[in-house]
Amino acid sequence: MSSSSPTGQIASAADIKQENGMESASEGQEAHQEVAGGAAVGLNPPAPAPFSLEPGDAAAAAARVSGEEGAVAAAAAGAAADQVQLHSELLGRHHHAAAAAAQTPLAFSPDHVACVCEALQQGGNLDRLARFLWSLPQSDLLRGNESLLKARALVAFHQGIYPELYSILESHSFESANHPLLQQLWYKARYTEAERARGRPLGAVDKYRLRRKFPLPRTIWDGEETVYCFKEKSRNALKELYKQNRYPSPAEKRHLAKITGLSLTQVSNWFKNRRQRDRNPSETQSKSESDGNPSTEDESSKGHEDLSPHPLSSSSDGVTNLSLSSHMEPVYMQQIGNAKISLSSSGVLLNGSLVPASTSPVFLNGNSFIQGPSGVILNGLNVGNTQTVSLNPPKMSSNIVSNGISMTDILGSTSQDVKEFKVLQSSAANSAATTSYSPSAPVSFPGLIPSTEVKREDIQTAASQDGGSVVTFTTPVQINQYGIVQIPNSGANGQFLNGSIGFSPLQLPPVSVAASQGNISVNSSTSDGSTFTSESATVQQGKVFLSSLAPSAVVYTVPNSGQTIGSVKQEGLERSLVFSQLMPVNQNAQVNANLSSENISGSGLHPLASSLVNVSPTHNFSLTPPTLLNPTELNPDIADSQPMSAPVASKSTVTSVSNTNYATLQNCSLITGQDLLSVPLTQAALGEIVPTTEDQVGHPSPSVHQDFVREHRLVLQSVANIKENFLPNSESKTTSSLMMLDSKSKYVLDGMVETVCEDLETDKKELAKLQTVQLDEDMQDL
DNA sequence: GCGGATGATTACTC
DNA sequence: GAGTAATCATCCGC
Repeated sequence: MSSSSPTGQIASAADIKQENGMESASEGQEAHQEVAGGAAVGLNPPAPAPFSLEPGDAAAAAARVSGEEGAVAAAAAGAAADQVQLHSELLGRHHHAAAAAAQTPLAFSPDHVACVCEALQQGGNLDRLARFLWSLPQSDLLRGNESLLKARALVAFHQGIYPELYSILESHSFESANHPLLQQLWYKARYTEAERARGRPLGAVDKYRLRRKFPLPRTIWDGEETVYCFKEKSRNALKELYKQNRYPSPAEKRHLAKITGLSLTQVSNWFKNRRQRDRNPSETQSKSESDGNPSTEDESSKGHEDLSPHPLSSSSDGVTNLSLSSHMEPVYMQQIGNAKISLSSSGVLLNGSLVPASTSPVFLNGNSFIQGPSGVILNGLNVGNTQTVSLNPPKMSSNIVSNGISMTDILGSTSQDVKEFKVLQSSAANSAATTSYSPSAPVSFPGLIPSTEVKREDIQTAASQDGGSVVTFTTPVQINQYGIVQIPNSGANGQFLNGSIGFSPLQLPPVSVAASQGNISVNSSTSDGSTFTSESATVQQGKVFLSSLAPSAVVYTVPNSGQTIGSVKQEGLERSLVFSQLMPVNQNAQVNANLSSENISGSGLHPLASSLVNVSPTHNFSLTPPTLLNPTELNPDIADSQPMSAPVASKSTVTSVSNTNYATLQNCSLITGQDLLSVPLTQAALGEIVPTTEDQVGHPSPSVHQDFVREHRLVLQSVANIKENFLPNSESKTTSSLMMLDSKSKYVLDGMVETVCEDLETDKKELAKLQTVQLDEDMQDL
């Protein structure tokens, strides 16, 4: 054996036993193989070599291959007869010319002896082999014959003469082909000796200790070690991926196998065993203490890490209850995997992302938590298992955007390194009024943006509504998991969106859908005309559709409305939320998302769950009357695209919400340079210019505002192909939701990213790595 | 493909 | 030498 380890190459004791068992069966077996010795052949006295047989004897022996026991008895008459029989048998078997052998005197060379030994070994006739060996003359020609030595070793083992066995094995360097057998002999002999000495069978550990105590001699071992345990590097790689995903896809397994040098089976087994260990509480605890990878951490690494800074308790059954301190009844919003999230009205928890009421950031569709006085995070910022991104208020206040200038930057990017990201950050910071990114090169957003390709798809329709105070983009706005839409800090209510923003239907992850079947409805709770009403809330199974009835809001009718929602691809959607098509929220808007207890019954969710998302007035989306953007101003694609079929009849009325078409807030990428929308405030196409947000919500930063007065660039990215984003894509791309942007508002994504990344400076690398892993998963899913 | 059970291997400790 | 835990592999049922 060329690459076997002392332990790895040895067969089990059962193999040895089986081999030994052949000995007992060999007597019967030999009856079928041996040559009958009835015709006693005269064997020449043992001569050094070659041996010779009388032709007639050989011929007779070769011709009389039978299974008669009588032959055995006859052969047992004497060793000489045995030898003759064996020799004749060998002649007849290996020379395939019994007739010729009968005609020609045969001489037994050492090779012939080796053949006899091999034949007897293979036949398991060790007793006969022993006799044969005994009969062999002492000859230098036979000395060093490996087959003969091996046969002698076998006989020694069979007879229990272990010292002789060890001597034989240690005295000659055997060929690799013989190593497995000889190694088995070596260890089996050790085992047998120990068993005899101890008077009891050996256990696996005992045998292991014997193997360690009596290592194989190099004569029967090539010395190549095999490591039972995986290399530390491989283990780390496995652990890293395990933290990301406990159930890697086959592609991921293959990739990991390639990285670690392990086989696919080993990788699969490792994950399987690891999951099994994690499921075992006792083992989990010990393991967690040992390798720093607690089960809770593993649980949180199922792809839906809850990064909420809020109290989080985890029960033994893997159910995580995330509670927010509030006077309101805790509500299980959804179940993500094994995590049941309970939140109070003071926070907004969407799709696993918790938005605390204290700071009121709008955190949508993310698995990361960004806490800050302002900001909207769409689709989450995945910063790892335990990372919490905290937006520093002062930093947020320094955002380039504020003061009533509505602007939206939807970032999307492909995989880029951190350096590029920094450059972009810096660039964005220096160009406050114009948030643009390289049209050709993918926007770099390391750690936040997956490396998956960012598709820029049609911005199909922009419809104006009601005095042109609404900008409607009918294209599905997709922001991927790492996309961020930032609402610049604009005052006390800086977390409010300064303008109307429409999100595609809020879609819960399929995981939660399947787990809870809970519906989330967004109901109006205020009467200021800017609240969400039940009419504007479309409830789908496992989906939350948010819409608004804000006076300044533009609500449009999505074609194909009324169609049922098709199946939702689970993969990749776990952290995705699809927001309602239009969600213009002004400063007084209040969003209440009610979770239908009816639908959550039996889903393991809290039965008392009734309030899901509640944005208190102080946490409202601050939206000024949106400024209409002419679709033609936006993009030729918009103008050419199919117009929205049903503009709102009333600026505060939600006409309908399509059930069929919704966009995932995912994979938003920057629009290339030609896609940048230059939206002067005075541009007629924009329609009525509403008062600045500072007039309405008192956004500060007028200096910044001046920058935006000159020019506003809307960087919009729509991803119409919902299908690729785990949502059913209707026939019409013109459907689905949109981003309704107010020119007075600016959602500076880059600024937010910058701020976030400043806070994450130390975690950037890790973040990028984590995201890269996630990106790989995304790519796999795609 | 997964979970559960179990055996084998290995290392550590007493 | 023995106990124990961690790790890896295998088998089996679903």
